[in-house]
Amino acid sequence: MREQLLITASSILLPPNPSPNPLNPKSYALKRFTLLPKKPCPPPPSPGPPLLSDVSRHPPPDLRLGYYADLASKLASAGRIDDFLMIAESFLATETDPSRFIDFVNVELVSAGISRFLGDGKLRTVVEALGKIEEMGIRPSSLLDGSAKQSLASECRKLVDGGRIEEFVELMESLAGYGFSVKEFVEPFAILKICVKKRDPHMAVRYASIFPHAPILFCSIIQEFGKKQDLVSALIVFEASKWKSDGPNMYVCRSIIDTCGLCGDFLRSRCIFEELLAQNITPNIYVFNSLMNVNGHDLSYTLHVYNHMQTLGVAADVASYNILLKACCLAGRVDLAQDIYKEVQHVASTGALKMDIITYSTTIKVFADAKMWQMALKVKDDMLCAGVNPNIVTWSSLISAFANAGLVEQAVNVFEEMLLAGCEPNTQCCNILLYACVVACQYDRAFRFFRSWVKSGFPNTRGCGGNIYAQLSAKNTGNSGATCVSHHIIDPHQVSFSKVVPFRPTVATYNILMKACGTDFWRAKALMDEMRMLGLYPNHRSWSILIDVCGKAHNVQGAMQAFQNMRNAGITPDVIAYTTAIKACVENKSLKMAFLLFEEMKRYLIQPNLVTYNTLLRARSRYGSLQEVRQCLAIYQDMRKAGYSSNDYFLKELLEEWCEGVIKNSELGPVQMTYPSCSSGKPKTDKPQSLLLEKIAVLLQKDFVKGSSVDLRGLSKVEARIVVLAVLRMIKETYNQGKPIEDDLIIFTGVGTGSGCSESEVQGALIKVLLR
DNA sequence: TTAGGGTTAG
Repeated sequence: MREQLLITASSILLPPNPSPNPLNPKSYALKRFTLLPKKPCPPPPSPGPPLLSDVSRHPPPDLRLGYYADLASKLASAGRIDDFLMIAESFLATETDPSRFIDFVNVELVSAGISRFLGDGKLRTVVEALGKIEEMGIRPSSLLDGSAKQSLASECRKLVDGGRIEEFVELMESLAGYGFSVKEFVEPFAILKICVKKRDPHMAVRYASIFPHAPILFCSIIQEFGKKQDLVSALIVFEASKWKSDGPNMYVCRSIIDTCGLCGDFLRSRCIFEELLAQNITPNIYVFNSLMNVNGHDLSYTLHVYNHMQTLGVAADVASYNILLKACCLAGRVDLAQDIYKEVQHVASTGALKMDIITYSTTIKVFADAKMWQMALKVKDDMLCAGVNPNIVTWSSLISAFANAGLVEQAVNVFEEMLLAGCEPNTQCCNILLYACVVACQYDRAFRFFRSWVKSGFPNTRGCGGNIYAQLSAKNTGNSGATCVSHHIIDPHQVSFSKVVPFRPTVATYNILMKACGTDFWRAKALMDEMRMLGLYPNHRSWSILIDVCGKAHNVQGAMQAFQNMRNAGITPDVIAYTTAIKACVENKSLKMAFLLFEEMKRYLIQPNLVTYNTLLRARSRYGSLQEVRQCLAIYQDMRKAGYSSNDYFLKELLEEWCEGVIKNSELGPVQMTYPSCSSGKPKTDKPQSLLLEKIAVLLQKDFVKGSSVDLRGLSKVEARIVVLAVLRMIKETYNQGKPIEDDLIIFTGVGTGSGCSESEVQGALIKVLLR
């Protein structure tokens, strides 16, 4: 066979017509004519089929094509791909329709040859040959049968296994262009994951672009980068995706917005949204929902987006409302959440949407957080009426409604009701119940629950008809009036249990238990050790709680040691750990240490927050020296600079006490301070930005020097009096330190805006003070 | 293709 195929190029290029050929053209011609049902011969010019002898003498084009194709096929099967290509090329130079060549080629033979090449590891040669075939206008993929395609795919996979992703992608680009279905070679998602793992967004885009459903793949890549917190790469994919299509794809936009949220860059999500609007593109509901969701912590922005959506005529769906409810929940806006809940109930009544379990659960959480457990129960009834069964999240929110209100018994009842309803508890849910015990200071009860759960787990009611709600809901179906299921009617005897669901505590569980240690430092420490034994690592919260336990036990040393151990354990103290440590110091009169911690956190660029400032400002219930006043005023000013508003009333009271000290001229006894709540007890002179405090802060921060002046403009007579007293006390303190002051003090008394006093009134008040 | 629950400082 092989000898028969030894044909020189020149002999191949000689036209076969009309000379005989070495491969028995007669039998070949007969074979080809009978084997070509798809390409019927041109209709015979005369009635009756042509005679075989006529065909041999004047072979029609198909016959010549068949001859060459068959010859080429046999050469290919013998591993002579170059010869195959040469024949194909020489013939096709005269053929007007190259694609017809395929119809005559013996794909089985060609495939056998190609498989042999692939088996010898000559992948490149095969791909180059396929490239040449493509250049001739022949679709390369149609030359390979299933088996050859599998061999090709297997060779390509070897590149992936060898980590040669770039070569693989390049190959896939070529093969896709040659008509191969490359997604069958290797699962596309697997390749994309490798690109993401290598942090190569460009390669991922290049590979995804091969496929007609590229936008979906772009979404996957963006999401995968998001999971790795790699927003930069995700944005590269997003930008590249824009160039691959006519305009931004809504799927891709939604993905990048979600990813911005996942990576904590919500401002970027807003920019992407603005870009869409700038291009006059109306985002779809998914884009709007994702944008609102990512910015859910900023209620005003979320509402702005919601309004914008309505302006553009994009109808809100149930997810939109759920997100709005979540935003209200985060902002603690029960009032607004109630309005939205009513609105969504109304829309649902028109049939435009159906409230789902998330709508109900989120609303229950809003009420739970606000300790409005009655309202939470009302929503639970609403959901049962609507035929929606509570799930573990709903039950958890209900339990937390009672937990936050300090109602342990009710929390336990709901927990048991949940078990009876056939809902399997998870650790988060159990943690809420433990937390309920802690809020109500039932510490022993928390430990009893914990030990019993660890020992026995929970009964599994799945698959044994335990879900009472499902049963009742099914019974209610078809009733004309709504039959609501109250939370009291469960009969425990209806339910049978089987098997056991184990309880697996988490770090959060132990943290709650540590809180349940009250002031027992050693117990809390033992729990930390127990955590480690279970392979759980104490986190920021664990350490902060331990510090707090020490603080409450009046053990400042222990608190400082715990603070240090936190660092030693590799956990950098955050603002909460610092604030807790500061609190431990403040409550135990270690003020110097408290202020040192404050200085330290600022040195480490940990921004104090409102709680930190308030903890520090309340460190003193009276001020002793000028230095102490200065320290507090500095914190006050720092706080204002950071954008926090302070409890001016409290600070003012302390300052006034201090200032009055100059008149009383005696050591002040302990001052009994009352802490006014936000809603009551505010003096009339209180202004949003206290001019008085600002003036005193500025005055007291610098030493009294020649030419010092006091500007009382804008202050009431009471305030002006305090300022003057402050200056006098400062002078007194300075004098007591042995520094006599002989310079004059200039006082400006012009009445500014908003003081409500005349200049003479202020002056009168001052003279009274100064003459004392 | 979205969206929901737990523990820390006041």
